[in-house]
Amino acid sequence: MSEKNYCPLHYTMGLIGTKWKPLILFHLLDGGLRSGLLQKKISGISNKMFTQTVRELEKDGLISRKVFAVVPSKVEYKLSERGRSLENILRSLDTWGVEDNPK
Amino acid sequence: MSEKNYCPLHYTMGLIGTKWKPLILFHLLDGGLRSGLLQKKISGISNKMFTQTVRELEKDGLISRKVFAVVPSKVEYKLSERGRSLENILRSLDTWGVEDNPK
DNA sequence: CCGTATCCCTAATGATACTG
DNA sequence: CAGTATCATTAGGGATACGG
Repeated sequence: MSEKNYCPLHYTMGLIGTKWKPLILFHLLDGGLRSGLLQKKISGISNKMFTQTVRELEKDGLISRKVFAVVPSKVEYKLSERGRSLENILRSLDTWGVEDNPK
Repeated sequence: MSEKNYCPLHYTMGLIGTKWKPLILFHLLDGGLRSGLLQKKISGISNKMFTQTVRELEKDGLISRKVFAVVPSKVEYKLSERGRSLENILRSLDTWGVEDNPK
């Protein structure tokens, strides 16, 4: 199982290289958001995928999850230190998408 | 079908946000490579996925494909201008993977 | 409000064999 | 050497309904 030519890029993509993860992280760059609001910002994501994705991000220590003991229930997500360290990359990816002009 | 809160990051990830694309692009940063050699550098990729992925990268104008009229056949892939413009991002992703220290 | 649990369907991927 | 074709398997993802 030893991966020849293993490269750190592969490791990074294993953490954030999915359809939804970068978007969620990106929308948290400007500060923490409660669950429902964050989900609404991620257009097109299903409830299932949203929950599943934030769980993985939390497990990998890229975001933190804070539960408030109130009714109705309230949950807030925000970037962890580790997640914050991706800020430059996330903004670069976004900027590239702005500047890129196909055709 | 109008995507609310569409963000350019989404567009970028649509181009390179897969398991193999960033790796292939990354291994072409130091210059063009012939098909077999490139594929060998991408550890774990199946023949099918390799061909499929380089086809998509070519279709999106991120790499170019040059066929040599020789026997045995020879094909070389290299980054296009557009692909080259991702260099900083690709290296950042790689560097992040090096510097990141989980736990 | 937030999240889980099912069911179900399609797309993605690997293995293998074959062609120019 | 480079690539295609086929088959079989799995993983991704949506819809819905339910529970704390």
